[in-house]
Amino acid sequence: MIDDAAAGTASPKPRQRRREQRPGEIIAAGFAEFAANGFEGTRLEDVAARAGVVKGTIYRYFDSKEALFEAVVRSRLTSNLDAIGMAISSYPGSATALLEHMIGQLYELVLKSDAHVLMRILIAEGPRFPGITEFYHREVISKGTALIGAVVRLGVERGEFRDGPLARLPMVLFAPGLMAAIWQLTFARHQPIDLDAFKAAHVDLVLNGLKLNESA
Amino acid sequence: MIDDAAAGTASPKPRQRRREQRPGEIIAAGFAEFAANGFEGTRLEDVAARAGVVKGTIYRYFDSKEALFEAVVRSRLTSNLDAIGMAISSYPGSATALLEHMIGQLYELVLKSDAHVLMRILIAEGPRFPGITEFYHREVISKGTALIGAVVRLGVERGEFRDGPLARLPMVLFAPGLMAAIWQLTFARHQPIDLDAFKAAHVDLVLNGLKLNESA
DNA sequence: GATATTAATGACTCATGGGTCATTAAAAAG
DNA sequence: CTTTTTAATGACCCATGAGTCATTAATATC
Repeated sequence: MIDDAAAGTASPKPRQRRREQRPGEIIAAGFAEFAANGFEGTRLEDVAARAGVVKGTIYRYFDSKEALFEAVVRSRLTSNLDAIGMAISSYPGSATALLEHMIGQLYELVLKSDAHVLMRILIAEGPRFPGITEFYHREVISKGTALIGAVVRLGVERGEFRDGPLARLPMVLFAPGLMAAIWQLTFARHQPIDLDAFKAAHVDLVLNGLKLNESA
Repeated sequence: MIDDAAAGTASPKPRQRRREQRPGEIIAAGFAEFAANGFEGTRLEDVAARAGVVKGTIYRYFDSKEALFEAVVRSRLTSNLDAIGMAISSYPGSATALLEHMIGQLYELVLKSDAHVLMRILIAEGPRFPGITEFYHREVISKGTALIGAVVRLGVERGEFRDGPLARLPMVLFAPGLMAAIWQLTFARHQPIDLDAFKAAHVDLVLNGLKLNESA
């Protein structure tokens, strides 16, 4: 009793540790299965097997297949765009360099992490789970679009970028990144892409497409 | 009996007409259901109801759910890219005008027709039906990429376009079109896009991104 | 008009997989 | 060491939906 608190924090008992880790393990297993087979195509028994437990155990932590699925998706939707927005406002370099940096970040997030697998879930299960699409749009898409839009406006003000239709639809500037993600999900097996070369072409297109022609 | 042939061609008997039309009706119903619910999420009974028949009837024309699914996808994969390739080789205008025309065509195919719905099927069911992905890549993607690549090279030769990484990865030039398709499948409910404005931004980006700077 | 053919039906089987629950065993409390 | 608690199990239930088939009725044939 004397060292209750110390024991609780310093070295959690195996039972407690299990209790805390299980949900995460099940969610990780669910992510893999749902991403590969879709919601309907995924058997809870496979999720359990992958997590090293038995089907019934899942129901100690999640009410239903739907609840698990939503937990899986939410676990990956933690948006860190607000923090990025802060970093941008204090960026020292040119708008051109900033935009290139943002595109680089996009490829880091597409390359590493299985974030692009989430795209498949979003596209495939959107009709059945409209709430997920709405959440992703609100937290990631609209914030991301606003961010790029701000950078483009900055570049226009500084005389680096042309004004034009792209300033109104700045998400178009990230389209090649989306294409790379979709490609990885579909045709990579038949025709692998070099992500660095793809990024280079992306940057080349966007920076030259926005660049203000000095001759004008 | 005398006008057997005439009756056969001019006005087919209701029974024959049914026999000929049923598969198409079932495929159309299947396309709608599969596109909305995915392969696993689709109930054959719903497909039958939509087609105005009963589940058992489907099995007169298709061996299994898989067979119906593949028939559905194949029916939309009729590639007409070879014909387009022919038309391009005799195009009279500039490479710039040709590329703009091709992008316009892309939006016509994305806008009208439910071709973009096929994208959802392809992305969602690709892992379960790798043959479909492979077929689509071979018949549409690689031919389409070759086509754009040819136009870009033409533009470079004529001094209209810059040479650069985009000449090696010409599919990047169609990325905004892909984004428009995905957007329609996901976020259009929450934030509809004006496809004409989107196309304008697309053309603006691509033509300026490729344009050779006269000052150089 | 009688007979043969076959498209279509709908009631059926059966495997699958989501969800439940009494039981077990391992840890915590005393 | 004994008792209580609870994470985990696995056998079970049951709704669902793919696939079957004997029967029906509309058409074609004679």
